[in-house]
Amino acid sequence: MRRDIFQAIADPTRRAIIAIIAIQAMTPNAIAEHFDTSRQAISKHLRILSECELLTKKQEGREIYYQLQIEKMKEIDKWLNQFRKIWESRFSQLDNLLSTIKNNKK
Amino acid sequence: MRRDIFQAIADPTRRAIIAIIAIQAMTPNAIAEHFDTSRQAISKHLRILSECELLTKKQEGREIYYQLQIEKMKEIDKWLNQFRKIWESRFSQLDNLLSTIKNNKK
DNA sequence: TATATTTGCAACCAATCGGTTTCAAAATAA
DNA sequence: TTATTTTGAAACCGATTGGTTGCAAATATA
Repeated sequence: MRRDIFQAIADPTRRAIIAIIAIQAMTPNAIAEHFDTSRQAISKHLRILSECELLTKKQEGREIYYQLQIEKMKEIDKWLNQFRKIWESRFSQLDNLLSTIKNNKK
Repeated sequence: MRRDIFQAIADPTRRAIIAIIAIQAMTPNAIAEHFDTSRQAISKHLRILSECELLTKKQEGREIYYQLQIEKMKEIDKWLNQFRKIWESRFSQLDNLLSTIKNNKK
């Protein structure tokens, strides 16, 4: 069961959950109220998000508060870094085009 | 067929293709040489990446060069911005924990 | 012309995904 | 104690995914 952060954020519902939890820790029931789907479906999403360590649980009585591990989000940022270098150095699509033609001619 | 950039980068092979193309535009055959899967499978990935405008084609004779639209990658960066604000303001997990408890008490 | 190369598309397949309903466990309230 | 609330897990389902093989179109080469 390969489960990484990129697969986790692929689903729009999960991205919405992340955005909601980012502001404040919440219980599954409270989260589910924001969506049209069932509580169980949200619970499944929470499980997936937890599995790749984007969320942590905090039990309080019979309620469980899910909290976003914002640090984990930096992994995406880290992956983007390799491209950030490029989009900062390429100032126009024309530059990009010309360099490609040059490379092809080799 | 909902196809967005987040779904596009969910697959590890597609992320690898993006990284390869980022350096230099390439033909499907040249790209496929980097992987164990068939050329057709890579072709399918290229189609998906093209559909969400991450790649553009440039025909040269019977060869087709695929080029990364690095601008499109900024969309991920843009989405990350909402969380960047948070991880820059939260200096420790302790701060995070305390604010959550405070909110729950309300 | 005939042949080889490069590519995309269609059909098919097993595995996974996101959803549902049902049920059980644990904590709280009456 | 006996409900009620909150939650997760299991079983199931249709749709989608990522892969395969086979084929056809277009370009380049002999």
